[in-house]
Amino acid sequence: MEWVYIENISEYEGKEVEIKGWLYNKRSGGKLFFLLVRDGTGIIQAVVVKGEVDEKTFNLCEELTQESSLIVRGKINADRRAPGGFEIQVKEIELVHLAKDYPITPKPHGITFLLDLRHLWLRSRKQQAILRIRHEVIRALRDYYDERGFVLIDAPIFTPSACEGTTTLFETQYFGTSAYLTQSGQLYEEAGAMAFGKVYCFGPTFRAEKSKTRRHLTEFWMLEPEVAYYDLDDNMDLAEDCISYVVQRVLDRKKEELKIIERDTSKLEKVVKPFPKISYTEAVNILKKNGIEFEWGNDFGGKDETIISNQFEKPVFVHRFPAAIKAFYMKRDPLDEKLALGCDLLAPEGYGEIIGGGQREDSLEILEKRIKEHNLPREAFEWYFDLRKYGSVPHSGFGIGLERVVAWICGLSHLREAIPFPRTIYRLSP
RNA sequence: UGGGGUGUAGUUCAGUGGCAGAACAUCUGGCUGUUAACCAGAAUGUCGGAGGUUCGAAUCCUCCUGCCCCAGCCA
Repeated sequence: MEWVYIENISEYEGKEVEIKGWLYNKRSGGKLFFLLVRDGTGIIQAVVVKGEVDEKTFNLCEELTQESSLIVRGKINADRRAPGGFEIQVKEIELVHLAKDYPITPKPHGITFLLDLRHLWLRSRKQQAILRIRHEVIRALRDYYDERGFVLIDAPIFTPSACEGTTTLFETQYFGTSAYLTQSGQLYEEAGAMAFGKVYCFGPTFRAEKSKTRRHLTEFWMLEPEVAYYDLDDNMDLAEDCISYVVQRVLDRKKEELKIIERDTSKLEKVVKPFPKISYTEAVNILKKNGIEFEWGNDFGGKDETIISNQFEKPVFVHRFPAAIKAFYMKRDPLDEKLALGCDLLAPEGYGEIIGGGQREDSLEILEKRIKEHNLPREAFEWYFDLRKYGSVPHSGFGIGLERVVAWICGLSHLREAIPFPRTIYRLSP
């Protein structure tokens, strides 16, 4: 008998097949059982009728517990009453392993309980839908850059010092000296862009900040493209093209999953380029118009970002920030020395910053000055200066926070469900 | 690091000074089309911990502790 996956079950109507999976839920009793069987690709209802199966199989149905692993053999029928439209008329069931007291019942649970059992929570329908969408976001991102001639140049995870010199790093021992877990691959991507023209990296990123909000993880994934000869406008064009591509691809390929998590997709359908682009100063005026007391020169808080993004149906770029609140490597606006050529992309619906980036400083003299101003150890940046010594060109790039994009597309209230095993300040397990 | 909230059965919660409760899960029995099935019955407790007030504390007080939410930092 052929072993098939539930996601392909419609191709097997009227045929006898074998499904290998786990018991998701069970209903009824007496002379009839409805078993909801999942195999990782979907859930199907298995119907067991006394007399149509041997006694051993029927008695087994009495014993079966939630998440027991089993192999079901029978005929696939279309039936309106079955969830999913198809069911399997059981001939025989083989028990693989009997689960005892599975802790996650098909009833509401608290977030602490579920996160402690994250290794089992992954089996639930909603978490599967979210993580499948995450997978599609990753595939879409990779396809996007791969199809446009970008070369994958992954940055190291162990770094000798801070990339940006601002945030708190995780320190670890490295053969008698200190090493730090990367907080950004950007400086390395700049080296890559000078070698390959268009590059990106995609890997885990670590921030030891003691953030305790729904928008932060200590370990998260970031994709960072970097392109030689790109200015700030080229950079924003690339970012908006990329984000609309990713969102439209998820809408196209993950309809079922979006339905399971009950996402209002009408809001995502509007996410097509071009996106609105406003300057920091214009953003400050929006805040003031909305009655917020905000001083030019400060950075936006979470609430400020929500007010700004709520003015638009699409993600919105905010560009040309005060240089004082941005990293040392950002190029200044030639029209106004106070401004840095940075750009953030704020997602709609209050999801905040999903992209941060900008044009990089390409002059050796200015960069040396900035390092000094920021009190950064010059030795650590010698190799970085080389990029400005040997054929320096204008260049730009940005970082996309994967979990923030996934949380936004899925409409999640917290980043921790957007990654298989979340790491936050108070959570290192499972 | 600040501000707020919370901790009671396996789980989700109710219980504001007088016998420790409900629902779901579990177990027993019933049901031939269930949709988080339903019906009847049973079992289930270090009320986060320590100390105090009281005839009597889950409940009031003090300290400790776990977790959740918000802010800051940022993707």
